[in-house]
Amino acid sequence: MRQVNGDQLVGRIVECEAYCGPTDLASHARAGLTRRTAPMYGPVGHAYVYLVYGMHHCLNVVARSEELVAGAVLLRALEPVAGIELMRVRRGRTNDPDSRLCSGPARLTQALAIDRRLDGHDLTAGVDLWLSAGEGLRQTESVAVGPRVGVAYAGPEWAGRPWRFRLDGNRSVSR
DNA sequence: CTCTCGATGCGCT
DNA sequence: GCGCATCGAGAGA
Repeated sequence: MRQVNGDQLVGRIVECEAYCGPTDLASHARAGLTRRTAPMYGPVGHAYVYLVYGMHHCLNVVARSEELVAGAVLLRALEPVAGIELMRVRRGRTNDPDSRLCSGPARLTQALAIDRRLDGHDLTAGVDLWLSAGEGLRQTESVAVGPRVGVAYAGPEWAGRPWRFRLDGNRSVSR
């Protein structure tokens, strides 16, 4: 859920990827605890927002298991639920179907007006940007699992990990 | 200080 | 299917 200028933009998470700490060579956390990666080493449930390719923002939720010192989940796609026309305006693509407005990590941040000002933001506080429990899987839905996208540089061992999760067949997942 | 290169998306071919 | 935009983090000197 995103609140900007009194408007509420709502999306349902339909695709994400896990990044598992310093030993995961595909994770920014491999650089150790730095100014940039600090959120991943901080409190769970906070945001880690970074800039890729000099122009796109990506939103992560800080998360980790007991044995991990750092970690995050990259939000890769949302199914637009409310504030859809505002998302379309934010995207500047008036002809895109609803299902394409948030179908990519940088698309969803653009649609929801998310940038690095929200880096470190507490996603559990219910202010500006937050997570809320949905209704889970619907009757006919199932989760498809596969390797993460765009991390070949990490080498086959890490790029091959099946740490990408998406709703099978959902039209709002990334291409 | 300088160099390299990316957790991507778009527009054109 | 391919090239490119655009900038800062991190690494090396």
